[in-house]
Amino acid sequence: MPSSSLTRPPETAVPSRRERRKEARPRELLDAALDLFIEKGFAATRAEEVAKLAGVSKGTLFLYYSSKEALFKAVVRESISSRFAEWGAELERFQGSSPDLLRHCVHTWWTHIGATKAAGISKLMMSEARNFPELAAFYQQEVIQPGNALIERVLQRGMDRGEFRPIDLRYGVYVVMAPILFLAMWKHSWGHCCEAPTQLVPEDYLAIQLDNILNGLRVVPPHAGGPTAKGPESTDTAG
Amino acid sequence: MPSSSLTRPPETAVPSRRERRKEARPRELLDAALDLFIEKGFAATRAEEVAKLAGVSKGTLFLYYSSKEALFKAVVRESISSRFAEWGAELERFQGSSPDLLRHCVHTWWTHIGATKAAGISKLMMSEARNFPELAAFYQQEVIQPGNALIERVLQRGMDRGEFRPIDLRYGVYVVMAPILFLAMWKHSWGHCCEAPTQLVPEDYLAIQLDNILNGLRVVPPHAGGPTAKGPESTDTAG
DNA sequence: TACATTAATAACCCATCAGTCATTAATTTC
DNA sequence: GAAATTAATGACTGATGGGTTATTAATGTA
Repeated sequence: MPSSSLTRPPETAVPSRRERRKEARPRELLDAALDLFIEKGFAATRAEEVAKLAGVSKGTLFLYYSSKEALFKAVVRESISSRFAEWGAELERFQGSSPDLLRHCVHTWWTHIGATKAAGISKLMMSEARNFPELAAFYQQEVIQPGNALIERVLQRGMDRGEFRPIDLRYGVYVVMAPILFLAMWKHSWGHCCEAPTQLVPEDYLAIQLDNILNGLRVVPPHAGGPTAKGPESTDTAG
Repeated sequence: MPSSSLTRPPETAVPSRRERRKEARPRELLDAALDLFIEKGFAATRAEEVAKLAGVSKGTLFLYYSSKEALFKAVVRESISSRFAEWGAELERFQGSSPDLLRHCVHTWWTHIGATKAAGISKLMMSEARNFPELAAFYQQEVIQPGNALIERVLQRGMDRGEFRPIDLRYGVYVVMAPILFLAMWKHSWGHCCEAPTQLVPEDYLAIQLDNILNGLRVVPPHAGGPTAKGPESTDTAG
């Protein structure tokens, strides 16, 4: 699937070397930037390479985005931030059980983020947050907070309806997020490296994780003679 | 806070500017390198800075380690690889239940890796594997494969003894690893960034994750009318 | 004290890269 | 079609950083 259809000018006219296409540049630059940021990360992506992939010179890139950081922010806004409003509404409308809702959320995340280039952004931010505090703050506010809020609502709904056992929300969010974000990390690190670094089929991985999460979130059966000795809200791990 | 006790020469003698301390250099350089690799990552760590922190010149660094990659490999070997043999033996000796064993493993990981600088290496490798294929292959072989093998043994033990429900080993490993590695990632990315990026108390996080994992791994009660609809482990669980 | 050995240094080389700016050419206006 | 406007260029700057090497000085030996 060559994405060139979007990033390359139409080949109808003379391929003059200096086309003026003010309208098309931003999108082309964002597409190119997304590809390269995901492949190499923020720091290791060269502005000139982005420009080249978008079919312009480096100077032109800085004509549209004042800096590499500005370019990155634009990429994040377009590929992730914009979706949260829609997801929130969808969550509101959902009628089924909470386990089904959680399944639905994970599935939606997978089809719209996890399986797409956007997942690479999550990995990138985790990787480079510490070296780029301003980008980190931006991402925190633009993505992490809205995302956490969504998951919290799902868990709260499940507890309110007696479908999930009581769990500290602040940490419950991570019961769901950790396996999901780990997949994004994995796909974009080891998934692209060494030969067969333990084959991970994302759909199978998610199915098994979801299964275990939901099994774990079920209301503890009365005869609870199993491994869970102390309540999950207890603050100390091993006394 | 100042780790200088190890990295600085004793202040007894005249602080001559050109001391010959061949024996002490490697350890001092490794300590300095570990600190900086963790703080900034591999690519962003400057050889000269490592040298400076170790109290030598850049030239001296390359006298002991032929390149930045060689330096990194040495750091990994010293801070992680060396532990696996001991852990394997410990696992063999363990007498209690498998849930307790898993708790013990997670606790050990936390005290020896997660809570120490070594956790930063896991984060670093996930972050930069794609940009440094040779380091990735090295780490895969030196850390990931032995680590996975340990977890697999624990899960297999639990299934053999009827304490864990059947689960595909290849993915079961990640049911355990994902939340743990996610913590390492988090601690060394958002944990050091923005103010209060959702406070994560590691011990609480681990306790809750462990609880949910173990609850999820319990043998499914007979009336299984819960959320688990289709069994992803339907293929074969333990060849 | 003279000489050999080698740990350590600091200046150096060369490549890289974000961002700038004077120049060029496509398009519009009259 | 000439003048005005502005999209686009690419050479340039200044800073950085991995790795090298000629030089220096600490130590051992006589």
